[in-house]
Amino acid sequence: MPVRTRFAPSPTGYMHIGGMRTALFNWLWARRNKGTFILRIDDTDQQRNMDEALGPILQAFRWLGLDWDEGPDVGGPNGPYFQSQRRALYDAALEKLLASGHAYRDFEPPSETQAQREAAEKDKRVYVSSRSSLQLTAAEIHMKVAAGEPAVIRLKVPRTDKVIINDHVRGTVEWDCSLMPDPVIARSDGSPLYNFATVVDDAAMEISHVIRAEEHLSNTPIQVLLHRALGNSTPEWAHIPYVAAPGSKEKISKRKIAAYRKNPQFQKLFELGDSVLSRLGFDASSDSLSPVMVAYYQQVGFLPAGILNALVRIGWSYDDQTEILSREEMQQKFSLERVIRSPAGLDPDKLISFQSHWMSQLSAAEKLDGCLSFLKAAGLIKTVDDPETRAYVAQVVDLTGDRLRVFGDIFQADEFFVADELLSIDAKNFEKRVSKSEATRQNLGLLKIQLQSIPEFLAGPLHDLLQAFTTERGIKAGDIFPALRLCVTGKAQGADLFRSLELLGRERVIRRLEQALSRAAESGNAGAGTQT
RNA sequence: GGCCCCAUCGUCUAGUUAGGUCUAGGACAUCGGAUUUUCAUUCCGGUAACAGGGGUUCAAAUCCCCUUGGGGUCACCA
Repeated sequence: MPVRTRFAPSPTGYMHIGGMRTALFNWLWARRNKGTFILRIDDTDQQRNMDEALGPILQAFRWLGLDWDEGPDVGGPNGPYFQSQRRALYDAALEKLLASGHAYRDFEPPSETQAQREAAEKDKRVYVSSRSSLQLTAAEIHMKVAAGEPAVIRLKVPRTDKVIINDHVRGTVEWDCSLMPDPVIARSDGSPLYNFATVVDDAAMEISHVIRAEEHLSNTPIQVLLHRALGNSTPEWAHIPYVAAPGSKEKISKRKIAAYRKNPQFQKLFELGDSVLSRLGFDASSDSLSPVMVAYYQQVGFLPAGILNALVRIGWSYDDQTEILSREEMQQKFSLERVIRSPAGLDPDKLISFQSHWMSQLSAAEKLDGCLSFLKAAGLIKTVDDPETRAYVAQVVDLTGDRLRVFGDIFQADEFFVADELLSIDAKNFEKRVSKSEATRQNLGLLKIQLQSIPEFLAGPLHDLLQAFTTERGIKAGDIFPALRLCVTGKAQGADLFRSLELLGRERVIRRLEQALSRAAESGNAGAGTQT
């Protein structure tokens, strides 16, 4: 039997990271088995603006390279792929169920049903539907329908049955139907409910494996019963653990971002994200873009390979060694049998580690392209096409080396792009290593003169000059190197000092040195005056 | 609360289906040390777990039962 899997997102305006993991497993299972992966849009709640709501979801799939064989844009033989356009199918299935007696019109007022439910709860009894409408004669029903009396349609649960499934990840799970209320499958306006539409569509699209998060496990008996009532064969089930918040067993949720910000395990990611996003003009404190959304990672400059690798390892492993997997390797190694049962937290640290690895695999040209677009977006360069700019950025990227974990990290090398007078200075370290020491300021002054006259402003000769300078002045490297770095880059640490100097060039180095020296003189004098 | 699911280092996990080779392996994080002018990288090393209690067995992380803990779900949402 051909493998056909589906992912059925609701158009919510963003792609949830946990949903993406579910989609990935579906995609992987289909690809692994040379099957078909279907995208079906669950838009039974009418959406006002479909482009806005669905766009980011399709965008996330495209970014990660998860292609779908049937669905929006590409179409397919089982369309339409929007549930809002499949009403006729649901209506027909509803008629069939009503005619066969598997479903019934329930005229009981919602308030009455609610009251029964509460009464049962109060008495600690299991609540099951009263089925009062089943007492009605055919004529009475006909009259009520003709009179337009509102009624929902419920599936008549066979109370003596049991539902037993053999789940690919959970094994045998069973439910006792005598404990189940009759589920509503269509609203009083005739529109289908999730459980019902899903079953009709899964059958029509011949879905072979329903791979979804564990939170849907409790929907399964209803869906099995619906399939039976409709005379369908049931698909195979695989309820994978949902993605939990870091360090917890709770489902990761968009509404809990504020709490995640305080979570130490999320620390590094938020720091990284905030610093990159603020450069890009996003309001970092706003929740419009958060680590719960796939788009967040793209904006911060993660690679699809890094995200995919992190996602596939949440709740699944190949063996006791394999951590790094390319998309191709996952495709060939993935199996439902090795999906773990317990919920697993997204580990931001590990995500960053995977990301660093995949970044290190990129060619210089690929890194350059990524960085160029980030620099452009932040306004640090004017164009990405200019050959001179490209050559310069290429050198910065090369110099940055493995400090570049995400493309957004290129902003940490902003000293190579800002005007001298706009250079931001690490005030605390500047004070400590430059302003405070009279001797260092003097040495820096002398060094400036030597730098002005060095014949070749290149890393090698610069290194020799600094080395000679320290012996000549009888000082240690530590007395002058950090100070010099602070003056010309504004930072206490960074890439190779001499290559940095070379890249910046004599002019900028001298100007920044002068600028720093006068700043140090000012604060040095002020500091001396107020010292007690 | 009912129903259902889950339980190995801080985290992600291997080991559980076929009990012994597990004084429990790997990765990330962390802590040391080496390399490096700084940072990062790289390399070496360390700390660190079978939730608890009963069984079954020559032998249990693995099988059974109970307890505890965690979570999901209980709509005319998806």
